[in-house]
Amino acid sequence: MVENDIFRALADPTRRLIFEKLASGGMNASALGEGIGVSQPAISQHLGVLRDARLVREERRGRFVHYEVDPDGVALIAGWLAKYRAYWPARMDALRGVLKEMDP
Amino acid sequence: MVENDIFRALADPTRRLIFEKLASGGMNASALGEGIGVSQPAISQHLGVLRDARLVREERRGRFVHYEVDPDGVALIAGWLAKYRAYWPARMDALRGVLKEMDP
DNA sequence: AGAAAACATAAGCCGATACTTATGAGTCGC
DNA sequence: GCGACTCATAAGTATCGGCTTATGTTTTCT
Repeated sequence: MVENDIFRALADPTRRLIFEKLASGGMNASALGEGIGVSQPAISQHLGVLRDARLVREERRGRFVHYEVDPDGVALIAGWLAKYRAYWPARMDALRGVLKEMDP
Repeated sequence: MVENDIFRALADPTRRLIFEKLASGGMNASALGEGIGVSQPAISQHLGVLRDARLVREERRGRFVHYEVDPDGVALIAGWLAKYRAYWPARMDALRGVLKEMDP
C-alpha cells in the first residue's frame, strides 16, 4: 500500500534526516551521506526506501546519482492528512496563512 | 522526540486502521477492537502507542475507557508537513479549497 | 586498458516490535 | 460479596528492520 510505504519510510529518524536535508536542495548520494553517521551502503538503502515511498526521486548524472524530493510523496501525505481536517485545532490557522501566502 | 513518536505510531497498518476508525467518532476500546483481527491486549498496546504519540486521548467512563482523536497529534503532522509546502504540487490546491471551506 | 570513484546489492547480525496467552486491576449488577 | 465485564500489564516468541562488511556494477580519467 502507498500510505504504508510512506509512513514506514518516515518512521526512521535517519531517513527523516536524509529527507529533510534533501528538502533544502537536491544533491547526490555521497553528499547526502556527509554528516550523517552511517556507512555508504546504509545511505543507499535508506534512499531506496524513500524512493519506493515516492518521497524521493533520482536521476543518473554520469557516475553520480542526483536525488531530490518527489512532490508526489509530499502530496500523498497532504492528502492523507486532509481526511482529518476536522481535527485541526483552531491554532492551526497559521497553516492557513502559509497556504494563502502561496497564492498567486 | 515528538515527530519520531508520531511517525513510528503511524507506520503500523493496524495502528492506522485503529486511528482511522477512531477518526469517524470516539468509542471505547472494545468497540475499537471489533473487526480488527487482533487480540484485546494487542489493541490496548496499540492504543498506548497512539496515546504516547498524542494522536489519541482517553477518558475513563466507569469501567469503559472512551478514546478519541487528539487534535494535537494531527496538528503536529500538519506542522511538519508545512515545512515542505514548497514541494506541494499545483494539484494540491484542492487542499487549499478544503481549508477555505473551513473558514468562518 | 586499468585504476579510481560513485553507487548498489548481498549476506549476516542484533536489537526493536507486534503478536500471543496468562494474569492483574477496577467497575458494575445481582 | 461475588461473578461478569472492560481494560491494562507481564512475559515469551518470532518476525522485521537497520546496520555492518564485503563485493559487484557502472562511469570517468589518464
